[in-house]
Amino acid sequence: MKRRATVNDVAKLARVGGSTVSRYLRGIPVRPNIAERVARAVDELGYAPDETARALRLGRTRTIGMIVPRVANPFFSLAVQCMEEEIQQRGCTMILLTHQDRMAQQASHLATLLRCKVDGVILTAAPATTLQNVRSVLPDVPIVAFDAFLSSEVDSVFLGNREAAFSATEHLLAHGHTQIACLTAKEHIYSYQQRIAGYSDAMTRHNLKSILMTAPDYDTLRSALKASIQSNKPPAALLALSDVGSLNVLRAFDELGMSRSQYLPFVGFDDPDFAALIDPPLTVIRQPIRKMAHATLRLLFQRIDESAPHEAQQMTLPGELLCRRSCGCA
Amino acid sequence: MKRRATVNDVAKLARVGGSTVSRYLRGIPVRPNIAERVARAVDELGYAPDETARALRLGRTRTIGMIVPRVANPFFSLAVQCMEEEIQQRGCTMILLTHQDRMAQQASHLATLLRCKVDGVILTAAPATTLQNVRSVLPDVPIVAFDAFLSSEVDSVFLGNREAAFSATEHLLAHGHTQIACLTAKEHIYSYQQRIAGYSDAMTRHNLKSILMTAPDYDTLRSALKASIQSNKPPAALLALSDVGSLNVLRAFDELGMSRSQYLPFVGFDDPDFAALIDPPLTVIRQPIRKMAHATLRLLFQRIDESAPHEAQQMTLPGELLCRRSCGCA
DNA sequence: CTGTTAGCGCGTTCAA
DNA sequence: TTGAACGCGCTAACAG
Repeated sequence: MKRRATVNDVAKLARVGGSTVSRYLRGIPVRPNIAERVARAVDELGYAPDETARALRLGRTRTIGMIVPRVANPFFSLAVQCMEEEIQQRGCTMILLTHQDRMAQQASHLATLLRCKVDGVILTAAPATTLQNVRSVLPDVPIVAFDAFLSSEVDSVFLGNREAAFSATEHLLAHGHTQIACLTAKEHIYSYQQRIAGYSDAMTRHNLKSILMTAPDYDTLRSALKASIQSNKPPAALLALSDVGSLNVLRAFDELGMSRSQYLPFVGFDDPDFAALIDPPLTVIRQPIRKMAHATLRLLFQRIDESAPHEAQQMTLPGELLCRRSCGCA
Repeated sequence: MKRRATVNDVAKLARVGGSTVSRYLRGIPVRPNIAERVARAVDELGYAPDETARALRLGRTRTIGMIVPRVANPFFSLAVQCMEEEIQQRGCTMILLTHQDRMAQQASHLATLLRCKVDGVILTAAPATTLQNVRSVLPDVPIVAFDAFLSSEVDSVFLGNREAAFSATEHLLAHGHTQIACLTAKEHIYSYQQRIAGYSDAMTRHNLKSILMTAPDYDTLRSALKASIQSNKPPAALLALSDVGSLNVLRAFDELGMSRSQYLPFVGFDDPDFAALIDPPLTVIRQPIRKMAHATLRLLFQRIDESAPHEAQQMTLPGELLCRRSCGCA
């Protein structure tokens, strides 16, 4: 096992000074014949700069930290995928951390990112996180909030949750249903709160009372839904606020032994692979995840380059109602 | 924006030498009253060691690189999730890179991991990758191959693909079917080749001819499947070699306008969330992903600690046949 | 057990 | 334009 080559090894072989090698590699003009010699030496030794040394010297690491609740979930796995592609494309690498909605873990991750001196952070914060929580650990690192509100003082990218839920509800209303229930576990999550607000907006607009079903976890939610369906005043249609929510609605129908014709009309969120393939095909609000990832990184790199305006930017991208059949459309 | 505190700042405040601070932080015994002073100074300055400096000094980064084809896929997203949890738990951080089955991108990623001086690599190699390809870039970094064969000279963790496909096929055979077709796109992927072998083993054992349907991509595969179903000699049952494969089988049925009762019996691989919820519930080979992740990291850290035997270890974990109804079971 | 010193590999002064 | 010397923050070696 031989040591990796360093700038000085290259310099010696090319019979030049170390700083000349450094300059050559960074594209700063050097005399042509010297450039030639350096190039050959680099090639011969298989030299590649050591990022750890460069990081120490420059104080920048070309590394972006991403903290999300989890990745085993269609929404986040696609988001992570898109982010990774773009980060890569910009010559950086991504450190991925998951907090599982636990603030303690999130705090520990932020500390890790501080020690690793990441150049920027993409954060889907755990519920109840304040800017104070984050800034007390990471005072001066560019941050973009993704999918979860953190503060109006940081750049943020979201789906237009409220409007999306509003239009989904309006769609169900247009089918003539009035007893529309809105279901979610994890009601403390920002995006879901916004979606609940949008649902309520639509119900209120039609002088209808909101029927909100929430629970601490999906198993409990499913039980509540089943009980409600079997009660003497069952809902006529359902709005599920996430892909996992939709799955649990289906599972509830299944566990009640309902046939396809007995299924309640419903609309979900997100557009996982299976949505179009099950029976009935799911009508959903599709999030423009790729665009959201792109926007997030644009904001983040603007901060890193210091080419951003001082005030924080909040970007909201519209969801798209993908009308299939679960809502009742033919 | 004030500078982050360094060891020397702490040392000065605690009126001790820098190395004493370093030792205290690393758990090496120091005199109690000194420890006390250092602890207070650390606390007061909010000191946290700079990993980039430590990395340069030690040559180790406490960073693990993971390269997978993609993460927007139920199998890999869960694998990444499990790996991340364990890596975190061992006090390291994960760099995540995706190669999308492209060797050029994989090579570039390997180079990135070299420059970043990761302590270890988990690699799901792109098809046709040789050990030579990898080692020419990363000569001396511990590597574990996960889910894709690389070489018998590196530690590896796989599903028992061949046995799993064998038992899935046997199950379909036990239902009395003989014209069992095996479907996959991406037949060049190692795991799929193994599964094909297992399928063939079972068919051969019953003196039946294998019916292999492959295609360069899933859209083409789906077309071929539809044509085959509509031909005058349609298959009687299907074995899909991945979750995406199962999805495409369902989609083919759907696109042909087949009713549930016309669905061909079939068995898939992987156990995505929707598998149990669709109609019919999917019978699948479930991979023990969490255990596979655990095994992978155990092997990797054994290499990193140099507590591993010299020769490479190949671990194979058994899949589990989750019998639901799509196979024809009541 | 403690403090001083050197050097990991790089980029960046500052003379020449 | 070039090369020698310095220092980023840390830990290991050494002398006290």
